[in-house]
Amino acid sequence: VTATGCSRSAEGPTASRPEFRGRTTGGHRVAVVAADTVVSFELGAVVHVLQSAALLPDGPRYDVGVVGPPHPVATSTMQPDGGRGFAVVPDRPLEWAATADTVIIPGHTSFLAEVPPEVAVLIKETQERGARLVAFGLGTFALAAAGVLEGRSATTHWRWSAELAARHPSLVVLGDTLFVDDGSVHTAAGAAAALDLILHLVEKDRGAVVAASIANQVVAPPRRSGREAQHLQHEVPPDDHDGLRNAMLWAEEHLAQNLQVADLAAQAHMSTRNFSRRFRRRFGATPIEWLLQVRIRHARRLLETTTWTIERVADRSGFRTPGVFRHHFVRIVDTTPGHYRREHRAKGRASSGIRTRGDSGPA
DNA sequence: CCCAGAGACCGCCAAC
DNA sequence: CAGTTGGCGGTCTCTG
Repeated sequence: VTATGCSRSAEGPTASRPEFRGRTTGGHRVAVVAADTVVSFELGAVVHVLQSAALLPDGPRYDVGVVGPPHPVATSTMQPDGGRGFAVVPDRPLEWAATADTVIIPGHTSFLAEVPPEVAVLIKETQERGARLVAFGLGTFALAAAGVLEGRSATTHWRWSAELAARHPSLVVLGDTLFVDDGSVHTAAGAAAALDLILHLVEKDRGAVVAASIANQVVAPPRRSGREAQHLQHEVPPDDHDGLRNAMLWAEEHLAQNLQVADLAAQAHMSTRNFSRRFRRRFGATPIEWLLQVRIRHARRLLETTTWTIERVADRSGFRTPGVFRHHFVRIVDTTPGHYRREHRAKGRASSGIRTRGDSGPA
């Protein structure tokens, strides 16, 4: 067991930092709950983003505390037997959350089985005193279990949305959205969508300009709205009761062909217009955007696992010329096909960090 | 990197 | 009446 404590700056008189002139009104208090099995990515992302805000000139001051027991708690990176991964040490007691302006419940893998009673109590009390409640991924299960989502809309990771809806029939589960802002209760799909929700909350607090600056500060992608679908997580939706799934499966089997949107629409027994519209509404992407992603993913596999020429990989992935292939590959993967292949080959060899520029076509 | 033609996208609107 | 569908056409994006 390697329990690496995440120490942090003492919380005492931190107010006297002359570099940034935050507003003199007391910082907005944010309590982030960390118990055993906390999803480290979500915990780290929210703390990092909110603390980054203070680095901006006139950036909002968030007083962020990780609340929990005074000893290391296992993160989701650790195996049940404690073999690998790392732990974190909460820096404030759970009671500190009782006075926080915002209480955040990151996902905990154990929440599927049970929610610790003290966490459920905290959630309930937070709602009763009117403070802001936020949950990521499996954290939504804790909110639901605490009974604060009755009749509300919420989201969770797509893998668990059906389970959530089954357990809580009165809850409107928006399974395909990145995050949901339902007044004082906010839920996100988890993982990267947690970042989107945090930026959304900062935008509500301090405006779009500040939120954009923070996104820039943490090198986050351009902001996504909550309505955007989680689609890129999975290539084809598990089930959808309409023709979209059939069309997508069909397209994946015929990637090498010259597919047009009208062909996909025909597979779905819809007009092109309606297919595009439904596709966009459900997945937040256009059919061609999705198809390009699938084609590039396929091409990457071929580059990794075959010695085919670039031209052949392009052809088998549905790109009619190597030039078009290269264009989209660079746009999406941010490197050239040839370079990508060499990087991948270089794995395990000594030449790790050296990059050569200026490759082209079939080597 | 540029260009022109083809194809895709999407707001609009009438029909259901 | 509210929601869905599909054609039209202006504009954007992709292709070669």
